[in-house]
Amino acid sequence: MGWAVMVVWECEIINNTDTIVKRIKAMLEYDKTDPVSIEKYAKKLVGQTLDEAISGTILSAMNKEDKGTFGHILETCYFGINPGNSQNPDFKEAGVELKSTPLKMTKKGLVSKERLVMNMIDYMKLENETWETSSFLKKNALLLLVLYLHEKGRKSVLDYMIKAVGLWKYSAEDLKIMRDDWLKIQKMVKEGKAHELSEGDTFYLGACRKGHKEGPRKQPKSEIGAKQRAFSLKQRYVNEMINALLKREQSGIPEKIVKSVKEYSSGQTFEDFITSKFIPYYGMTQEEIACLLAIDLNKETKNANDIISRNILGVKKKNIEEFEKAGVTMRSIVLESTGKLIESISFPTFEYTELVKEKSWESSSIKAQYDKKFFFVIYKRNNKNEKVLKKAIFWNMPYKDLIEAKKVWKETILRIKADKCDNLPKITDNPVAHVRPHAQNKKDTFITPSGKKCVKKCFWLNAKYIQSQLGPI
DNA sequence: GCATGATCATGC
DNA sequence: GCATGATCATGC
Repeated sequence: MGWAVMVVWECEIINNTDTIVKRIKAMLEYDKTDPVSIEKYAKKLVGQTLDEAISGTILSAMNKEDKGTFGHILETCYFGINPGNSQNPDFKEAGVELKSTPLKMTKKGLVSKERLVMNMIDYMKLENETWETSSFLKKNALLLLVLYLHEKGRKSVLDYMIKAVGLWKYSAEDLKIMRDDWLKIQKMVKEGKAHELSEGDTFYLGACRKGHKEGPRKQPKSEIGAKQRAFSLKQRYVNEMINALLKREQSGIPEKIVKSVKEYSSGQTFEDFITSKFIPYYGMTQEEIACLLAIDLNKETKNANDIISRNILGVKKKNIEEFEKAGVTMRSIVLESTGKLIESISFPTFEYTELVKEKSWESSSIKAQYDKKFFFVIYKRNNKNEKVLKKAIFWNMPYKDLIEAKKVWKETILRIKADKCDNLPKITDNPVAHVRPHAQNKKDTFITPSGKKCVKKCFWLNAKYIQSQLGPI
């Protein structure tokens, strides 16, 4: 009943039973002795603001402008812990220290807004510590990072969007550098030079100023008072952590469509199952589907096709496990109101210099692409120009058509070698495939074997050919 | 109407 | 900054 007592402590912040019930519930949702369980629970924060995450807990008693408030609210209201100023990690049994830190948006993407301040340096104690038993490592060996986007317009920390969450364990290589940093700081303190410490002394681990009101602190071997400092992870290092974490977040583990085999009805194959998900929406416009699935599709949304397909499949992530494993490529196809397909289907651009090196069709990059199974989500425009879902089908290229496509590949290589990058197989040259530009603009080029610049191009499957493969719509 | 070239929007 | 999926623009 330890937490019952704690709940009482928090009464100044949390003052209704509803909230207390939520708090207790939160604490039962994870195992606070297990880092993995803590991380799993913490991951639910991603994509939410703190306000949403704690579902409207009353916090009026708190001064939201206080520094460190984000972390405090997170600890008390989301995790239901109250570690205070302990020398132990916040989740003591799991050895996990909770660290939240703001990000800012720059042209290069998300970066750390500031260094990550860790535990205070006690100069007198530091003198006699070793790195392995240091107060720094004791508290900060395993971090749970909660990264949120700091936006100027947002008034309250409750409104910041949480972008990424994850456990952080330093690599052995990092630890070596951090150890050297730590020893350097310790050495200066031992020599009575604590007042000369500066952040420029070290690489990953810094001794940053912390607290301005508090007076100078005592240091060994010197009568001079030293400014109060804390260990910190430098901004550059924090940026590395952020990159790694955001990458983990995005690529992450692919998401499954079928969560359990129980979802299949008897005799149903995977193909049947996927297709059956789309059937209820046949005949509906994208707007109608969006409405049914409660998707916010405004008219400016350009990736509506993709969003709708994903929602029908019930996946949020970019990577769909089954499709990845099976090499399925999901593509949307939009027919004109007349039923005609205008647009050909593009593939990744090739580098002229790489393409000419390809030894055989079998090992070529484009053959691997053509060989995949395709999942076509087919729309037809109605007389109001709205896209109406007609059908969703799996398709793969028949062998005889691959042979045609091979000719295009072969001819393309021959022409590149003959320095004719501007004259590659046209749509009229072959019934199945052709080559055409695919670039940002005409300045977006690759170098040709002869050293010229030529706009980026790729193989395309002819619209007419694809249409012939779709069957009646 | 179609071939061909060009570029856009988005997300990584 | 660029790959990717998608779509637009132009001229014959």
